[in-house]
Amino acid sequence: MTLQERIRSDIEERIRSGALRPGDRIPFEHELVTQYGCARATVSKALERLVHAGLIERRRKAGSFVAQPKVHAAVLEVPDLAQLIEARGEAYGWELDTCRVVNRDPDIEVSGIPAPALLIEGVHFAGGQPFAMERRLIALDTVPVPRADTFETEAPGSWLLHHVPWTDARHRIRAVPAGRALTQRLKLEPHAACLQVERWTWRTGRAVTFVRQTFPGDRYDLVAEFTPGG
Amino acid sequence: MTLQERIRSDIEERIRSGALRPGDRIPFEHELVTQYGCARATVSKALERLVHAGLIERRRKAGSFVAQPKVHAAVLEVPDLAQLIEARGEAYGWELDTCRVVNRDPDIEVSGIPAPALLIEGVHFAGGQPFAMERRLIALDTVPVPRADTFETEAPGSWLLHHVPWTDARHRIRAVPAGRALTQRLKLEPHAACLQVERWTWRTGRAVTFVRQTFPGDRYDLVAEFTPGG
DNA sequence: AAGTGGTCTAGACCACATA
DNA sequence: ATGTGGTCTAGACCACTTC
Repeated sequence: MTLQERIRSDIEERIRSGALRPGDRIPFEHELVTQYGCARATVSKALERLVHAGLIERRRKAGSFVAQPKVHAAVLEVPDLAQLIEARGEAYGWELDTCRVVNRDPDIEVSGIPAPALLIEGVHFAGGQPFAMERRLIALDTVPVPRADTFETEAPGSWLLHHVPWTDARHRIRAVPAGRALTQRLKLEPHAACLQVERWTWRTGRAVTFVRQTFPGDRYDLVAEFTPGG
Repeated sequence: MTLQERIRSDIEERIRSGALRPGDRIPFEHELVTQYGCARATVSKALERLVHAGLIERRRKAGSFVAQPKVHAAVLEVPDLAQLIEARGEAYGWELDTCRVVNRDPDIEVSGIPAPALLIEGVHFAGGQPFAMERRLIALDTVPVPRADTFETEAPGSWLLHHVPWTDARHRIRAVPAGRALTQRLKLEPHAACLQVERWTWRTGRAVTFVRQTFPGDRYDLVAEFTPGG
């Protein structure tokens, strides 16, 4: 264990145990320098990591303080569907319904994807059962045009991941009742509760793709773990 | 703008523009030292920030490389309900239904909260309309017992936030149909699609609280923004 | 074997917030 | 006005990994 790591873990332990509470001041850098008999840069690096972990805040002239935990942020896992399903030990499948260029589409208006766009619709399968319905728009001015039969066998999400690096993404998650198409395609009761994940993806300010995935409420849930400093 | 900030933004710009693609090697530290005419620590700090941002990876002897973007992680905002609602310009309200000590409860089994626990049920209001239903267990062996009337006026979430710092949390998000209690209390159609957020919170390995919040699907959705490199 | 990034030292100057 | 953290220098040694 390095020295800066020891300093960091010493302080982290005092915070996690409750000996230091939110708002408390931790020792000044020069005090830690004396205490550990090291250079100031070493102390500073240890404290920097605690800042990065969200455990402390530092203020010039005032010192460093234990941060208030922020309950409202969590790391949400939105795994690649194929990976997720195969990790469960089930067979993953993809079935293409629609793949055509569109100039007008209800989602073009709301998604910010410019026309003309490639519209793709299909269903993800887990263990032979329909698992999620997907509707996607791909910006044709930004993405290199795939071969006509690309999405017959490969889900567009994985293809894009390997061909178009993204730089920004935005997610929206909500509950919706199953509409008619969903009811038929996923074999649900009418108006069954579904989890809908919408994702916008950009690359250097240019919209790349918009996707809406809808999961039956009883077949999928999102789990997020969070540790302030984990 | 500091020097390390300039180095960082120069490289970040080359990555975001696509000039440097995932897997590409970025200049060695000593090359950047020559290029910018600065100390190695300055270059190192700039690269460290890019690592922290998830934009690059560094390997001894090999160099530093542009990281593969990871689509599967996003920062999920789960704002404090009172703050969220007031930020919308609506009046926030809390109405307590139940507040009692329980030794047996269906959620005690699944939540990991040890008996005896404080069971709290109530409804959050936005602009006079019911906005979310909440069911919560609080571990009485870990949390200082609140006054009997504490939760008459203050939602337990905000009270806990200010009285019991947490160290770990886990979220689960799914879509559920509205049950009978929900239908009545939130004035919904039967079986309306609802977004259900469950949150477990621990402090130093000890369970603090478990809460299940249920939102009508048409009144709330979660939005998550993510940039690989913040 | 050689060269990389990781860690560390012992200084320095400065901007800034607070007292 | 003072003292803090923020930035920076010009070195050094080391562990690791790939060549």
